[in-house]
Amino acid sequence: MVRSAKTDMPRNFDFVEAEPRIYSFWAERGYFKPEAAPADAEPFVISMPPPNVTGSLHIGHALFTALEDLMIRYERMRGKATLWLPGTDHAGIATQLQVENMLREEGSSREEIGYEEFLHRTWQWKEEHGGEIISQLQRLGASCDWDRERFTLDEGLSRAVLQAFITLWEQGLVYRGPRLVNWSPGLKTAVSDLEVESSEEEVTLYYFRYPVESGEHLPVATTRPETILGDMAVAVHPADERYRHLIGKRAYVPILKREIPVIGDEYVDMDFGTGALKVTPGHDFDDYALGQRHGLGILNILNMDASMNANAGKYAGLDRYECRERLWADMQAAGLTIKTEPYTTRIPRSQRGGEVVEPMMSTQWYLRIQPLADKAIAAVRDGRVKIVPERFEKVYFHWLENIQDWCLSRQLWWGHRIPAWYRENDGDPEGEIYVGMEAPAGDGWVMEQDVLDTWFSSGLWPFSTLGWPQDSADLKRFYPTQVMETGHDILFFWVARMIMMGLWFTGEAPFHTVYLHGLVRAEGGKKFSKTLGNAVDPLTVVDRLGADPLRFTLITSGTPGNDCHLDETRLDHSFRFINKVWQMTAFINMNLDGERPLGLPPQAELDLPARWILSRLHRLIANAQYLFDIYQYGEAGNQILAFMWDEFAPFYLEISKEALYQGSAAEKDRVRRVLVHVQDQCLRLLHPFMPFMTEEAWAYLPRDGEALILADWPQADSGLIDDDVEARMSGYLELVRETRNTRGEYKVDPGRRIRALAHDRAGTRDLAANVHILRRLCNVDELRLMPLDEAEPANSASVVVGDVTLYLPLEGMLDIAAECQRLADEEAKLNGQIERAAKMLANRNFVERARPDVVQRERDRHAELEAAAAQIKERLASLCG
RNA sequence: GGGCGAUUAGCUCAAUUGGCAGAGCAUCCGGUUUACACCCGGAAGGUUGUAAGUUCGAGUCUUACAUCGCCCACCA
Repeated sequence: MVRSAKTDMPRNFDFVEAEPRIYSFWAERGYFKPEAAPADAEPFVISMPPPNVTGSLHIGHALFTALEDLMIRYERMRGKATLWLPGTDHAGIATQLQVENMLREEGSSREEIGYEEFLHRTWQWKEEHGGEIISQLQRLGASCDWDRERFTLDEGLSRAVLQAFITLWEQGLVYRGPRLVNWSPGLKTAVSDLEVESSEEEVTLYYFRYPVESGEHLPVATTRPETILGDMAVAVHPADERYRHLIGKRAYVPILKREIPVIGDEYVDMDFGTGALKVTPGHDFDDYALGQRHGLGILNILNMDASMNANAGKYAGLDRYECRERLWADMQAAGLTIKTEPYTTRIPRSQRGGEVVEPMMSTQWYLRIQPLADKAIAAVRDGRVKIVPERFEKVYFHWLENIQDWCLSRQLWWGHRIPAWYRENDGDPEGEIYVGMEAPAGDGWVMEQDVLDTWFSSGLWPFSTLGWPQDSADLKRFYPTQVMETGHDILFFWVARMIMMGLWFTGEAPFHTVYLHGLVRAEGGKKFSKTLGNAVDPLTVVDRLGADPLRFTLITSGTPGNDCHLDETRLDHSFRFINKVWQMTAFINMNLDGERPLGLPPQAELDLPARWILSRLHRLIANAQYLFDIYQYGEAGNQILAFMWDEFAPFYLEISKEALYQGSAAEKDRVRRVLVHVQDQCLRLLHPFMPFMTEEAWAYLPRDGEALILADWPQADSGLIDDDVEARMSGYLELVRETRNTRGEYKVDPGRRIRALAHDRAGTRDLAANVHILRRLCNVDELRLMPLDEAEPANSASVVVGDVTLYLPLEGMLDIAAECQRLADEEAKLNGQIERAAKMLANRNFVERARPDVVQRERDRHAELEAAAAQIKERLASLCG
């Protein structure tokens, strides 16, 4: 059904008023739900990467929202049953840290208020802050199905998490045991390898003497002297002439005087440091492995908070850094130190807290992950899952092929509590372990305190949110999902784990395509950070310019997988583009004159400019389709902008005024239909990029649906694409440009109408039939065709494009000398180009080996240049002698 | 130590199978042309980091080097 255009279009798009109104309109009509499509429609599903529940919107969220909403809106317009499933993540460590900070400010702590009260306070915090991020996503225009919103700790998802854990346990893939882990002393929890970030820092390297039984000393260096207290051996290379004789002798831990062996191992690098190595299996990953090989024991010298424990003797109770100083001072006094020197090395820090992480022995839950990883490798290898851009597949393989067992347990309070119970047996409090949904029958069972790594629940997200492990209707219809769009920084944390878990639990890859976007950086390539004060707050931008300009800028600023620098001037440019599109719609709207033209007139009735703009439009649609197919949304957006701003608005819209202002009724009708068609198609193409303005503007055109969000995506009509029409028109537009320049050079008042003359040839006859092009674009009122034998007019400037020469009579204004100079310059320029083309065509290799169409294009070009040069030569001869 | 990316106009970035290097911002000149001054018309600005190679032809493919950034890795 064709709907009439709304009238009284406002002068500007008032985004402040319109955005919330349009968003409610969409939401209330249920357009965001997959049920808006016919029941048999093909589904298209994206699981939103769940933001931290207590977080607030930053530029990264804005980027993923813009991209995912674009994909969803595009597929929705293509008739799919689209589901963008939103939700939030409980984000164990991050959230617990925030609540702990809050408690600290109150002068309290989680230990002080206890487990129950802490959880209560955290849920309270979640209720207060959890909604913020959601409403911020909505302000950006996210067309999610909010009725299906999930939270990783809600009931259904928690059950999925426990079920997954129990299944893995039953399959023998989960085990519990003491291992050396990365320990975060401030949070007092284990963290996984991925959660540790190390970067180079300036530290001190301490050189000292290790006393050996024979009265000799072994020189050793360390960056962490306090770990001396946990040494279980001193190691040297078996081939090291200097120290070889000491292997097998006893050495004595400084100050403690504990006896340890000197061992030989080829792991030791003779050329590094002193060539001798202290071995601390309890607090260093390398030393742990070395210790295993030599049957050394493990001595833990740290408490949970990284203070020294009883094994540190007189240093017990000291903080590790204080211990470092005291011990070193004591060793100095004992004459055991050699020297200290500044040293640069990588220091491991917790990704969240930023504190230095200590390798420490502790008993944790692990997932034996190789069987899962093997499936995940195969899925990408055989193409069931594609990663865009492809180069990340290599990174993905490398990680999975070298994967370590996953430490699943965290000593936090906020998270999914591991469904395990212990019962004392033979004095061992963990003598019996039971894993299951409910506590086992019988007395004495104590529930596990630890919670699961946040990323464990995230790994289940694509199917847990759809109802798994129940065989729900949503799971059947919407799983597997289609595209996973997220940042490349969480390829391991999240993407790889979703693929592993999805394949393991559902037998299917959770999505067929992974689209990875880059990080948004500030100008100069710096990371956005609050402390640097260079963070662009997306909400401030939305307040100032609206959501559309932010979205358009983010999408057109980068290419897949590459970090992009957000240039704030582009935001203003996008804003102006949106205004431009609005104004174009307004122009068409005010010229509709109450009618509701829809559908193109028969092609035979179209004039050259109309056929040209339709050809250009449908070429654009074809290009945009290609670019969408290969995920190059930014380039697609830029091409749409270029078409509208550089071709449709300045040329066709201008030319159309000729018919609109003084054409016949039939001419007006034809032009209106073309204008409406082009603008309508452009608004459709732009809708996924800038949903608000386009939805509002669309209502001011005659249209065939109730809302743009559900309108059909444009299809290129190859029958409208016409190379010949485009070539002719672009030649005429070149004449327009030259005429404008010439007028400018002669300072002809822009408002003054002039005439033009041309000899009567095929090209000029065609142009004369389309003189309205010249009239509207360069104020040339009339083109008179002269017989070929008529002399060219005196006192005329001339503009030449190809074989067309226009004479512009400029009575009394023509400066012969200047005109000759102008023509001479033009000739020189042309000769340069001709020479280049001629050279190429003279190259036999080029003519024989280049693709035929490339050669032909060069020939055409050469001919055209030659024609223009001939015309100029003639003109020079007659005017300038 | 491995791997990846980047290097194009003053700045931020494009360039679809190799085929005359393009935008925005900034700069300069000119404009109250009845959709838009949130605008219009023009101009200038590049040996595509360096050096070789493949090719009729290279920003694009190959190799080396340089600078910057990121990821992974057990050197005290």
